Amino acid sequence: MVPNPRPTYTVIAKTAGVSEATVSRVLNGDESVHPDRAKRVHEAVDKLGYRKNRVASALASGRSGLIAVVIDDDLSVFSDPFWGTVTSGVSRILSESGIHTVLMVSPVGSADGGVAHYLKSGEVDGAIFFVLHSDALVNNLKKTGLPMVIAGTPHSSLDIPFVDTDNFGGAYAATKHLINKGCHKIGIITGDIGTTAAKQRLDGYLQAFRETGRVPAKGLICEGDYSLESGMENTRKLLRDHPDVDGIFASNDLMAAGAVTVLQDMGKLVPDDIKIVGFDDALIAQTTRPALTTIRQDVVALGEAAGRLMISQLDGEDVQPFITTTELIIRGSA
Amino acid sequence: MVPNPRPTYTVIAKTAGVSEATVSRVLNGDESVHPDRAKRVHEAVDKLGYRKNRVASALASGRSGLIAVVIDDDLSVFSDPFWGTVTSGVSRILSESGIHTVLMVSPVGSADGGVAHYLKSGEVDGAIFFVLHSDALVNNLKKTGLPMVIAGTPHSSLDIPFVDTDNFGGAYAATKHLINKGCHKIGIITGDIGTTAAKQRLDGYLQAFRETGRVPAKGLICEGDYSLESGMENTRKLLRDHPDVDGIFASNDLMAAGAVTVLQDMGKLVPDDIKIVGFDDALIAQTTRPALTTIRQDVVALGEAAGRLMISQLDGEDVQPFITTTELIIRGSA
DNA sequence: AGAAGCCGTGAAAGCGGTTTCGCGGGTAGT
DNA sequence: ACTACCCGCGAAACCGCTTTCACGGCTTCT
Repeated sequence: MVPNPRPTYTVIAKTAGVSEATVSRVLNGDESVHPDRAKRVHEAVDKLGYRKNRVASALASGRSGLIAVVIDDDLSVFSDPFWGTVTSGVSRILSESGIHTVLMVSPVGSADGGVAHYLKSGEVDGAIFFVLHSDALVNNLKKTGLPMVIAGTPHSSLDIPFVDTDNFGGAYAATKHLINKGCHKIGIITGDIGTTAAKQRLDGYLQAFRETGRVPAKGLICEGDYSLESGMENTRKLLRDHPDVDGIFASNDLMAAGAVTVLQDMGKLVPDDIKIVGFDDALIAQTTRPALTTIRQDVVALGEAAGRLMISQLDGEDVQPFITTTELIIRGSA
Repeated sequence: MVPNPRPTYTVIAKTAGVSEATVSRVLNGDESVHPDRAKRVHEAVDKLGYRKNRVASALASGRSGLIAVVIDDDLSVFSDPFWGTVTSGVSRILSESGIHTVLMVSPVGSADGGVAHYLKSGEVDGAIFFVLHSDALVNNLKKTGLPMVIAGTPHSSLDIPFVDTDNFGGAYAATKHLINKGCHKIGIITGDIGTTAAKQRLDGYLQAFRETGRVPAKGLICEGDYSLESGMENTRKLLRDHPDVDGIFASNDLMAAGAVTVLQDMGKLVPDDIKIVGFDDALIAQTTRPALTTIRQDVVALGEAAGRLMISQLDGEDVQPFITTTELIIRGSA
């Protein structure tokens, strides 16, 4: 059926008049081949439209040209545009180096299990983790020497490169903004406190708070879980416990949106009665009325950084954690 | 370093006392092996913790166990939670069959180019396409016999299996709902008319409209592009041209949300003055005030269907296009 | 009873690259 | 001039699994 099956080294070698070994050297950038011969090989490659069989190459060399993006969770996480964006950033950077992205969406509870086996199987050259709920797997994998990058700050201080948003700084800026706007009693609705990001945002809030010389009253810190419902619920709770709250920092925009709707249903004016700052600068920040003042994070940069860190590791370079900066976006809510 | 390098067929064969060929047969489910021997092989596999090297397997068999998910666009599309959800649905179904998902986010303009080459290279066993802007690539690829699935109705009537939402039916139901609610002058804000989904939704609207015996006045049909801004802009235009509009069907929730905010900014009451219906039942449908009446599509099912269609093809079965049903979700906006 | 099929199995030839090893020739050291 | 190296290059082994081929032993048909 296929008129012209893909050529192999045998053919290239023959038409270039060299050995297959030389073809391999040329195609892998071995400098030691005489320029003339290299040229002949390149000509043959062009002429025959040769493309290397990556599978064969992977088998022989042990390098697959594939890196895994592991999302430690279920469907819901990936439906979050945040991770979609990060992933495409990763994918784009990697593909520039001829590396493809294998997607694995699965709870990665234990250090064993399917994903772990796969990663250990040598079928991928590295792994990038999103939304790690536990460090068990990466800790275990570290021993295998598999290059890894973690998106988000790890729980324990692993010696594994990671990329993250400046959660602390962003939360600090958000809280500071509320203070500057004259808020005196500022509540926070945290994210899922099992995540390091949520903790860091809480810390940023606390830091800004402390600098005012006060300590956050009990009950001003509400533990949410990043969902719309938790934003609404915690806002109600906050106002019940502290009717005089005049500012709320929500750890993401979704909860901030929840806060806005609840407050409006209660007859409170945003931002006149209560000011609200969110985090993410998600799309929803623009559709609430008033639109949300929020902390923008550079999601694409985050993904690209993760990709670059991986590439660097594959190249055997030393890598440093990478923290992207945040930006305060002022809209109507504060 | 590694104390126990992964065992190979050689080892399994030896400890099971059979030939490597038999090991291969057992591990690939060849029925013709005597049960006793098969049992011995399985025992050896368990005992040694053997896991097949997929790369070697791929090279020898020509089947890589990888399928590509190709998103014909740039970052922005993937930040849409819609595609993230579809992708994870695909990924989950495929992984149940031991197949992994390779993600490719890239404009697939021509029938040539990097993606095309990769797909032709035999490195993947199949390809699933999202957001196809043109049928050129798939048409070209069809000749190679590569199993393909298209998410979304293709532009031309290709003989390639696809999965899609019942866009027509959903739009029809949405428009019908507006009519039933007593709307007389109903506008539509379409999606990017370069996509078949947008066209089908427009058709559904037109059909419902026609059944009333009227024809949509010129200017009631506004061409949007699924973005928040286009929703806002077209709403303004709609009201400028037809101040007496009393219903709007927006082809997605984002534009519907834009419509709601614009109308409110203009001092119009939703749903009292103007009723609005969206499409998708995205998260944003719940966060607008009033919440959006919309057409829910089963996005996860769509992804899973795409995955299943692919599996079926790999198994050599005949496959039929798959259309998921929609559901009218009534909330406050209409 | 002999020819013809079948069946389960192992030996071995790939799949298409990569990499080690060693050879011949040229350069350098003494 | 002779030994010691270095360099570019080809032969061949090898990566780990799949698949063809053929063989010995049985059953079945004539």
